[in-house]
Amino acid sequence: MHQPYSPQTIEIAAQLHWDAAQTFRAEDQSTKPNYYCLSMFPYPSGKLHMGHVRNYTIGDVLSRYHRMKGFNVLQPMGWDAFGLPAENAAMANQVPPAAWTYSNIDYMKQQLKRLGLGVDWSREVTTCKPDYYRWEQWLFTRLFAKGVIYKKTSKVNWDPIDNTVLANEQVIDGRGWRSGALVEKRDIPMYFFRITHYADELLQGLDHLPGWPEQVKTMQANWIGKSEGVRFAFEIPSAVLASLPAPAATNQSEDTDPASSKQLWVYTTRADTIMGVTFVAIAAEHPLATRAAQNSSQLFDFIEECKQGGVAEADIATLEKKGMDSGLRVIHPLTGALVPVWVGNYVLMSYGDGAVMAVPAHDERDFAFAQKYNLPIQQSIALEGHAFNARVWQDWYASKEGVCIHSGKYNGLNYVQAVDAIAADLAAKNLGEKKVQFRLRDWGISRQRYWGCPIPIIHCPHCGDVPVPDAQLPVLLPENVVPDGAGSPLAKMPAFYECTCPNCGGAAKRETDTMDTFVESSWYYARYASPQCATGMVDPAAAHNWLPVDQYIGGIEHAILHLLYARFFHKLMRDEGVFGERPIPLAGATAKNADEPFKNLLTQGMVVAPTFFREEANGKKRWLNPADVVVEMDAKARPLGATLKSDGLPVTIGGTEKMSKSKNNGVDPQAIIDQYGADTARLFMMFAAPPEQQLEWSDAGVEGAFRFLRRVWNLAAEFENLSATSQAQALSADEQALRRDIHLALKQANFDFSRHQFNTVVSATMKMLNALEKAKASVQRAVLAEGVSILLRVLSPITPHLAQTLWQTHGFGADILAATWPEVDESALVQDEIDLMIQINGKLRGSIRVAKDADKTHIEQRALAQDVVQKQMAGAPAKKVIIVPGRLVNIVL
RNA sequence: GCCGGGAUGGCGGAAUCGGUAGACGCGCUGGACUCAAAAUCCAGUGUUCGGAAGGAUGUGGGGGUUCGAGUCCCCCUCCCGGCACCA
Repeated sequence: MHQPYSPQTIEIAAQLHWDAAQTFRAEDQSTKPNYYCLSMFPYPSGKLHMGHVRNYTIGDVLSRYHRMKGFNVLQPMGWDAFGLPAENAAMANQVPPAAWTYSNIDYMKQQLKRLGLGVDWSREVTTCKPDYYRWEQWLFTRLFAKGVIYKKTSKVNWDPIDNTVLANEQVIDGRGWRSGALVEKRDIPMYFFRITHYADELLQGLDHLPGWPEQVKTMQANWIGKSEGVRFAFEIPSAVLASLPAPAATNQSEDTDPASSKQLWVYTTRADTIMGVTFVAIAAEHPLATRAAQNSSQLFDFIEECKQGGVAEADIATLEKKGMDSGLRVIHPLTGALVPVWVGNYVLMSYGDGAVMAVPAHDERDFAFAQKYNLPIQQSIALEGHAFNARVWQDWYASKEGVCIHSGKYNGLNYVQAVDAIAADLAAKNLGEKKVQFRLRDWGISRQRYWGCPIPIIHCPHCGDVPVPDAQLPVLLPENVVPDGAGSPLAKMPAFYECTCPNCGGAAKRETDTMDTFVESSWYYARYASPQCATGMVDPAAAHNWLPVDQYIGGIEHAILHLLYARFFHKLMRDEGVFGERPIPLAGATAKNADEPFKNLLTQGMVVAPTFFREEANGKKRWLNPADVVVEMDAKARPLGATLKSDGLPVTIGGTEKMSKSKNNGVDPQAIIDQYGADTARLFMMFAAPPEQQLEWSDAGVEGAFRFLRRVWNLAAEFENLSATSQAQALSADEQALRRDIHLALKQANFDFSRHQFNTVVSATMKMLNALEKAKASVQRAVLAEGVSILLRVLSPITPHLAQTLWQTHGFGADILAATWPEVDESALVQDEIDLMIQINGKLRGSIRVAKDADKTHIEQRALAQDVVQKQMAGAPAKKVIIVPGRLVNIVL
């Protein structure tokens, strides 16, 4: 009588075994090649969610697979521990964010361990601890000294009731989430990373990342948004200037201050359409708009209206396009005509000069705007075979294929010629030049929040902004604070902000803003190389040992921001000498791009689940958890309806959406582990969908995964000590067939591991089990033992506990992680005869069995002789016969 | 609005280079075992016409290229991710 499959028992035992042997400790010195496998670290929100389980299972599968392939694997784990949710929880429960965060970390760490992750916990990193963030502050002071960090004003969401800055997430339908107040835009001073200075390198570096998904590289390239165009000026007539009030002083430190200018600068990628300009549109925050508004209460009101609402670009871009004539007129640089200046709510101050030339005839947005406000539409590009109609927009209007028309001396020039000629003429007048422009903006990192890394700056009335000297680092964040939702607590704590100037020794005030939490997550991958390093962000030798990360795994939602910031930080650290003198080579890339943190990237899809709800009396939806609902099916398993378990009454079936608190469709991974064990949870995650696709939760699928593991267990339990079987004797046909099935499935599994398509790896192991079960009664033990040992090894990265236990009990070895990865025996795959499909005009009509090396003449004869073929041909000869070796014969009639 | 991605049976998904569509699993149907149920095992299962043999049809929709299209090209619809202060 054998033991039944009991995941809780064997999983705990296997975990204790690996713990005791310190199996997952990564060696800094090793004769094996290194493999650094990194999953995006979690925010300690309270407990693991399915997205974590999926992410970390993928990482663990890759780690264990590489370990068995002979690599010295580093798989670390840590905590992205600063952030907004801790402050919200603090306010709700009156617990300091630090205490809440640390207790969450304790709990989630236990959960991660219970999943059986092969993590080197000796390298755990927690970003809210001073030994981590002190190095972030250290880098800040260096970058500040170099001018890579600078200060300027920037727009934020302002809640006028709570008197506080809101995150975009906290603005709901234009209102503050707690106060319900209409949100406004407000300018506040902030520190910025000059990421735009690295724009070109960040763009070009993408070409040296063959291990990144194309879609991520495309998104980053578009985000950086390099464009080649012309920046030029409309002069403001002196009479107009004289009518305006003097420009207000600003503290803009970037570029030339447009306010002081007598010119209105714009940027365009379509200089060839310059003769079609019928107005200029400027942002509501443009200094010229501000000045004009002082003469016009109407304009003032319009600008005030534009200040309403938040700063999120998605909201601004979907607003109804509105504008107002500023009354100002500027001079067209080439025609000398007076052009009206409009203020438009769709013009972004943060891009280019905050002003655009408007060519309604050749820009769709300008066209709509011109129609709405009855502004002239002047064609300046013609495309052969197309007629222009100023009433209806057509896509060709924006084409670059045409030539200039109604454009004076530029008539007949194509796009390139016209841009060149126009840029030259503007340059000759000193009113413009060709310019490369980026969409990317500098990264503002100041946050008016408590639970973040303090910005290491001291404000001295005499010396200005002084970086905190090394000896005074870290600037410690006090941990026993409960925020109240109205501004930053640090700004109300004299004990924190009162200080002396490191320069002159006079009384000074410490900066009370903290850093964007993206800053911590931009360099943690490097810290894992030497997590306790007390002399810098990372020990240069450790950095060279482990960096770049061989495989990075995380959600697709991080495709742009986090991944771009981390790439940027890698270059900042390099330029600061953090990695030492030598560059870190990125294997397979050119020397120039020895500068990327992540060699390979896998972006995992989301975990989604069905939603259920009931409409309440007040019209609101009450979302019900899938675990509390039963879905009824008809005989063909089509859903008929759903009822709530507790009362048996019907509920409405909603869509399938990302697991979230708001839709109450989250499934707690802990419940799955408790009921079925970690192996089942891991197996289901890997089997239900390929890693990059969305994964749909299914209780029945989990059940199926468990059943499969129990079948593996039961099969193995029918035999004892399979490893002790003697050499195989001459093989029967059944045994050859079994070996072929096993090695065919192994070949598929090996290929699918290499391309990270784990769902079909699982499918291959299922085929192995099916083949073994079918053959077990009729084959020699040696052949069976070979099959079982292959099955266990292929399964072991995915369901490590089960594989380890059976590996041990059958005497294959003490630890399956030390086993060699199985190799395909090509000789087992060979077949003497193959089936060829017969097609007529591309339609399947039958098949023939031929020798594997049959020649084409023979195959053609055999195919044409088939009854089906003869019937279809009806005596007429075939027009053509196409033979695809090993696959099919297509007869064209 | 802009950028990126996706759509294949009742469901999750497979099809590696343009060459047998639906592997593998779930569900469902029938059977075996059982006093019965659960569990397990066996068989079947895209749709449709047909007693069967066999035929037609079928990868979101419309067009195209090709001997041959889930796969390539053009147009469209719907769904999802991101949009700089959620992480």
